[in-house]
Amino acid sequence: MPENIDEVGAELRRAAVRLYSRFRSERVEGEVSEEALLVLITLDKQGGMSLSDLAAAAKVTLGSISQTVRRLEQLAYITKSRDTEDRRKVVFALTEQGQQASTASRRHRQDWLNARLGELTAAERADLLRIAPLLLRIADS
Amino acid sequence: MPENIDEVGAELRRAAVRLYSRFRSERVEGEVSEEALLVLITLDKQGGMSLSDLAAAAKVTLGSISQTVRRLEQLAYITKSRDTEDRRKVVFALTEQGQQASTASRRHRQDWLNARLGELTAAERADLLRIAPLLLRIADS
DNA sequence: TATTGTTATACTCTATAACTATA
DNA sequence: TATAGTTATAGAGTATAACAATA
Repeated sequence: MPENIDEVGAELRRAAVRLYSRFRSERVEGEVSEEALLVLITLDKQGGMSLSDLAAAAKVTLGSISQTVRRLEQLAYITKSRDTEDRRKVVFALTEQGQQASTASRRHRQDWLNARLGELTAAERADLLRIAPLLLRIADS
Repeated sequence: MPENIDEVGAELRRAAVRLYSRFRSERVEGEVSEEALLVLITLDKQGGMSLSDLAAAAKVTLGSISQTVRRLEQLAYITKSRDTEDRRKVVFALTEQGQQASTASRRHRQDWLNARLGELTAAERADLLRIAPLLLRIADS
């Protein structure tokens, strides 16, 4: 039975808020935000996505993602072109600079997090890896 | 050994960002933000805190928390008074309205999350409860 | 008409820096 | 001088709503 379900929820909420806040604060001058980085990573894995594709992947509105990509475009981290078949659509691609920025940001942030994770036991790390998909499932439900 | 430590980190980061985003989006008209709610909950558990206390509890700067409490004060959810011993300090307390708003917000958000958690197995919930402190430890390290 | 994007507006979070008041 | 707090400024994320372009 959902014995302590309220407790689980409260702990989870607190953990997510704090963790997000902490991740964000690890960002240094010149690095893009968490959300923008996820866009770069998404485009790295699968180029040629439209604005709608990116909005769906990030689970935000079109208006929201539109501003995020505008900033990334101003930084010359991504390029925007028109879809030749359906000219209402735009197609985004990662630039060489965007690629580099993405890699550098990821490395820097992983360095910090890896140090934290390294302080855990192997069992705890295994727990985390097992739980992460669960968290994503909840977030995307 | 940190075999898949990068993977753990990447998954964790993605989960935290998504989860935070999802929690935030569950907020409805008239409810305070996640961050403001944490302030209300903090004051509920331990009244009479100063601005510095609240900033430390939330792990944000004084300037940042100052604006959060200003909004909460405008909503009449908290009251601010001067410390009688050290008049540089302020003391915050939850009002009856703040108490109610906090309870209502928590209940509403828990309803949503509980529904999600209810879909998990008891073992998965136990995992989450065990892992949450780990996440907080990482966030606060 | 329906779909794809863009832009304007508004609100929140956050940090830093300059400033006030009190110790 | 040092400490507690406030406020101004700036940048980012988000949503909604009004708008433009294309299908």
